[in-house]
Amino acid sequence: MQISDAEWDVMRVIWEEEPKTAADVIAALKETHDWNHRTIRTLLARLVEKQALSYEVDGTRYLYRSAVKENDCIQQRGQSFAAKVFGGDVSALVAHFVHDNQLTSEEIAELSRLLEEKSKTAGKKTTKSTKRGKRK
Amino acid sequence: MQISDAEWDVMRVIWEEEPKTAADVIAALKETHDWNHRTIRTLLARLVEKQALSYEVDGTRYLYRSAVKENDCIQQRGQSFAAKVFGGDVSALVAHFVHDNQLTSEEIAELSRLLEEKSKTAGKKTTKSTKRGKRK
DNA sequence: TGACTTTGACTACAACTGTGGTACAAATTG
DNA sequence: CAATTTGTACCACAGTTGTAGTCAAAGTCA
Repeated sequence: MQISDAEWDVMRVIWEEEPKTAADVIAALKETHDWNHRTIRTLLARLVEKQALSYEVDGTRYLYRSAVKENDCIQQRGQSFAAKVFGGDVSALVAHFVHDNQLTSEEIAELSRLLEEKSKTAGKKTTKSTKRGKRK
Repeated sequence: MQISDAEWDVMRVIWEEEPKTAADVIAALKETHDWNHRTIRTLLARLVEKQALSYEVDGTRYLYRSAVKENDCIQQRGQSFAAKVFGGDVSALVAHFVHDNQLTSEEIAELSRLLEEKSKTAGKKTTKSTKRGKRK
């Protein structure tokens, strides 16, 4: 099941530090969002229903914990973004973001290093085209 | 106004070659989607309503053209994806995709070249933190 | 103790989405 | 010409999402 945009923001504060009570989450989101606490409670409930969060009863309230890993979710969202917008062509995706954004020289250096390292395990040119939809 | 996922697939075939009749779009999508032609016509209508497409009457049918540029849309979607998932940290985003995907050595070389070129216009380290939400 | 607060459970509700059906006119074809 | 196909316009309908409100139980404070 999919985590929606608003829900995603809730997940982020939970991933940041677990467990959290609803009040904690509401406090954390106060800074960045202008949401009614009801809204946040609804989102929490939906996330539990979607099994993205679990909770443990603590007296009168709940202690929420993530039930899905942040990395897995980022992986999945990234995957579907890449598929939808770049037809799965990750290289084109990366090129787009590098091209279209300001990066500090430190960041560039870091990314170059990453690429360098990556090249050690890189495959050769794709012989049989297993990738789909490369632009013509 | 936002272009939804299904609508996006329609936009892609239009961007590929314009103008197109509804029948053209339906034919193009036949390959990749198992959509009823009604569905596609609805999507076309919605895109016109959202002003992502325009059309010109051609006898009894419509010739659809994009009314928004592909690059702009990709830019916008990329932007909001980066903001939502990586808190706007493009460098982290790029690192994620490079890290998490298989790339051919050609692609790596190409990206390295891009970074190299980019470094010419790169700023120095961000002194005043104008970027938001870098992970702690 | 009685008023107010907090919390979770349940309800609401409109916009957006995915998916497709109906109605009706124009074009095509046997 | 009648039947069928093709095309657009309009309608439907359930699930998701953003954004809360209501209710009732439990907790808190004067």
